[in-house]
Amino acid sequence: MSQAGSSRWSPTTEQLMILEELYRSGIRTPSASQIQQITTHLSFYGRIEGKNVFYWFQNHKARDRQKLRRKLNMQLQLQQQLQIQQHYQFNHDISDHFVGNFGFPNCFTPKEFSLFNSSSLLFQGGIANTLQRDMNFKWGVYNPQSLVEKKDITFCNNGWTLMDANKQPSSCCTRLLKTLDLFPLTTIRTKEDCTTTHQPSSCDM
Amino acid sequence: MSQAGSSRWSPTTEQLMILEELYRSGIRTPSASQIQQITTHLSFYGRIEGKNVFYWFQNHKARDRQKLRRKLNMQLQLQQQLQIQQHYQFNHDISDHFVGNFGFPNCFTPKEFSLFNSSSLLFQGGIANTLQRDMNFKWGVYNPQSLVEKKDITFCNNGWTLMDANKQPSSCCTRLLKTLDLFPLTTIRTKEDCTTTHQPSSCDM
DNA sequence: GCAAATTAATGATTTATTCAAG
DNA sequence: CTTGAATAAATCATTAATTTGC
Repeated sequence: MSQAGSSRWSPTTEQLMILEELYRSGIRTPSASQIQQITTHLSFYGRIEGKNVFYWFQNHKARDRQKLRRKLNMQLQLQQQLQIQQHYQFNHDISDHFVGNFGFPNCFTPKEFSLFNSSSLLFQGGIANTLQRDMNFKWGVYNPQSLVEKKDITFCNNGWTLMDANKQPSSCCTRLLKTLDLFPLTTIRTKEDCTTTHQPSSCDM
Repeated sequence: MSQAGSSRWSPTTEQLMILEELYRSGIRTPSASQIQQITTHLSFYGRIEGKNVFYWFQNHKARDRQKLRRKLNMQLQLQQQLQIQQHYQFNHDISDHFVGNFGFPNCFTPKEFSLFNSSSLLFQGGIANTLQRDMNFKWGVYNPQSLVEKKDITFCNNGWTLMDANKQPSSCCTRLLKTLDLFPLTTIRTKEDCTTTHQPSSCDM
């Protein structure tokens, strides 16, 4: 089932290569017209829709950030653990040479020292997370193109549409759906705050 | 400036009333066709676009949840403080009648007890927040209608479009933009992880 | 009363999280 | 496990309420 009745798009190798190339070249949040162009171009290599392109960039950007974040976290942790080990080693060396704590009443023994630092490690981890979170707000790579054109995208009559000159897009498909009576004449008040809950579903993983 | 050159939509009283009525009647995440109908209907009462309707429901739902959340938190805190006060009163009463701590070495005096519990309150607050956050993941109210129809919305050629029968929407506006060379013939590798930062640019509109 | 200054609401975007196909 | 798809949360940005000093 390469293309047939698959429920979700899966990019061909060519498409993926091009998308990645575009990503590397700096595109992060393509504008509607960019998406249009990319889609048109990529449709040469297989079935593809604009929303696929849209989602691809969104996910790729997010997962890139995520990856970098994890890498930084990992480095930080390793760095801190190394520091602790060095401190520990230092104290251990000292206690090897000098039995006791030099007579100072508040001086830690190596074991206590280690414990003390592992909790401070947690604390520092918290700070690191916060910092990193703030960094996120600056990581976003904005495409000036998209900034300018964002306002031109609008979700009108038939869905999201590019509004170029004609502010009112031609309604090329105005069939009325019978699915729901959106504007009933009578006002049916249900339970004020609707609580239709999400089916839990076997949440494995 | 009721309608003139304002950069963002502000709903008329009529529009707001209708939107709230629809919300009360259970609509939370309207499908593309629902949005289309609502927009058409509301455009009778003033300028409005589909995306306004889309965002309105999104925001309204989110802020409803938020409100409920805060209410629950408030109740929980009050409940806990009441509990603590009761405990405190209990200990106070006891210490009124029985001076000392019954000879038990680890028994708190009323003041200590109060301090102890105020820190445990903080701790419990933390737990409450976590629980509440997890609860959020189940609070989502899903509109079965939208679930079915979501797949029909797609961001294609001219932006988001409803895909009904014609899988390839008629390209009614395929002008090529000169703004960016999306597919350069030469492969310019920048810095692997591109950090094209946001052009400040006088982003007025 | 009535603007300038603050603050609260809320429209619009972006980012994070989750679900689920393959 | 990876990743396309979708939703929820967080955030930004502008407008409306409200306050304040005159």
